[in-house]
Amino acid sequence: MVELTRKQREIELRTSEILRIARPILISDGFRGLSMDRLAFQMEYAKGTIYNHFKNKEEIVLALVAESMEIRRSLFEQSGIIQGPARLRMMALGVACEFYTQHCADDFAMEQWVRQQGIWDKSSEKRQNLIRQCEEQCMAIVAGIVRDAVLRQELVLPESLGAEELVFGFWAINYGSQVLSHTSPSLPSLGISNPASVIRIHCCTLLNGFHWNPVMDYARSNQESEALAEKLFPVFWTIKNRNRA
Amino acid sequence: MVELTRKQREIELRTSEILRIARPILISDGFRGLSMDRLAFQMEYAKGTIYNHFKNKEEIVLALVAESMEIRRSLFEQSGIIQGPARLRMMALGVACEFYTQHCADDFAMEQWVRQQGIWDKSSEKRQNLIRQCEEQCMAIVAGIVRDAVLRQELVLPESLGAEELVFGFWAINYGSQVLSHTSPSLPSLGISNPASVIRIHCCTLLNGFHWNPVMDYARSNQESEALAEKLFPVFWTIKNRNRA
DNA sequence: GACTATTCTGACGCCGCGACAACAATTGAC
DNA sequence: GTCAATTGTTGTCGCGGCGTCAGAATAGTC
Repeated sequence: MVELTRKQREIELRTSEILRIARPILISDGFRGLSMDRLAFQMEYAKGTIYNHFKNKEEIVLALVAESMEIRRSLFEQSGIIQGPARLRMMALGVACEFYTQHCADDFAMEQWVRQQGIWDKSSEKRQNLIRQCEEQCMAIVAGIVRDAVLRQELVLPESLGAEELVFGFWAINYGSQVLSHTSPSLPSLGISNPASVIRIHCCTLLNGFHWNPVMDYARSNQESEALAEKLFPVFWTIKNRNRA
Repeated sequence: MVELTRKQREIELRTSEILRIARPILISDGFRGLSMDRLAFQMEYAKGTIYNHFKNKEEIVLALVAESMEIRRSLFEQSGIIQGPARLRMMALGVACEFYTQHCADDFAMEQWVRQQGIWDKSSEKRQNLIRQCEEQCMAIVAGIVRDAVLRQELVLPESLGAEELVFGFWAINYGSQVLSHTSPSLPSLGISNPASVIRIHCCTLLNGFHWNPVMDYARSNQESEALAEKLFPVFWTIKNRNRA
């Protein structure tokens, strides 16, 4: 079963070809804009063939989301292994999030689809698990950093707050701000010019609030983030390009 | 034009009747589950009549969202006028958010619809503005508290962080955590048992991180939140029931 | 080259949105 | 009270999209 026939390889290739065609449609025209007829037409295959690869439209979306989350996971992984205090690694994750939302904006948009009622539910358990797993792995990377910080005695977790629960806060603030800045009708008119830098400040404040050493002022924090960005971005680009041939 | 004919009143009444019927369908079966035929059937009116009230399905959703956001706005308003230090008022808003997500869970779910691509865009500018306005009013209430804290010298804003930008952080963490805890596949399995209390801790940490006086430890913060809840919940229930006859 | 298994095809059934022409009710003028 | 004119209501129709399936085509096997 290791050896695949030419035909089987062809089919496997086509699966990713479908996704390659579907992604930009979904990004620009939304779920309703992605019609199976249109997709089949652009693929120059019959609709039935598409249905041999994905049992419905929702499955295609979930497959695309899985691809995007895979990129995020890689970015996180790379951020998690840099040298230095745990707090710096935590900030590196922040930089990774910034990179992801800015330079993989489409992927970030894709990730949102999965939270839509009626897309998740109509997909197969197999694909759901793939995504759940990826999310858990991301979580594990961040929680690992927190636990390491505790071990290194750079951080004391408050009574009644597990490592994962601390992560949850960061996840929430990053996720929340990114969704809001992408979908809120009128952020600029509210006086928020540059959401990314605002979030940097909030994350720094939160870390300071937990007395996570080394405690930093905003100038220092920003400086370190810039240094991390310079160091990590080349790696990030490689990852991004690896996943987008 | 102030005086409405009986017929006109009847029609106006029917508009809210449509929304009353549509909400539970949308909540339980999603946007795709809400069909105009079904809605018309349950209303015991012809489909065309529904279209006299709303020019398309998306408009119905936006109208429902506006209703829900109105409740949120009222809750915020009530939280913003309590006596005491600004920080307490800020915490009262947190309590309001908790109440909203817990006891107006459907409304919270409704609010998410508006961020969906293809729903916002297909609605009339008039309804869009209604929602934008409500969002801005909520924002204004919170920003007002921040500004008051600065005036009272209970808080010093960091260089390069406007009041609205501080608000944005809180908005993000609250919004983010609530969305995540409602839609993330497997939060409990990740070790987050009670998202609400976790968020209380993070908000408290954030406020402490900004040195917003009176600085509080988690025990005190929790105690104050409980006291606020006890004080505000009766008012909140009134608001909720007022909007749901 | 014949025969089987697998893959591909596109027409079809069904459903839902939104339009619209025909029809009913209400209003206002006299 | 009668009769337009206006306003409101109806439900059928066209269009387009999803997912299916019987049959055509192709690949694989001996």
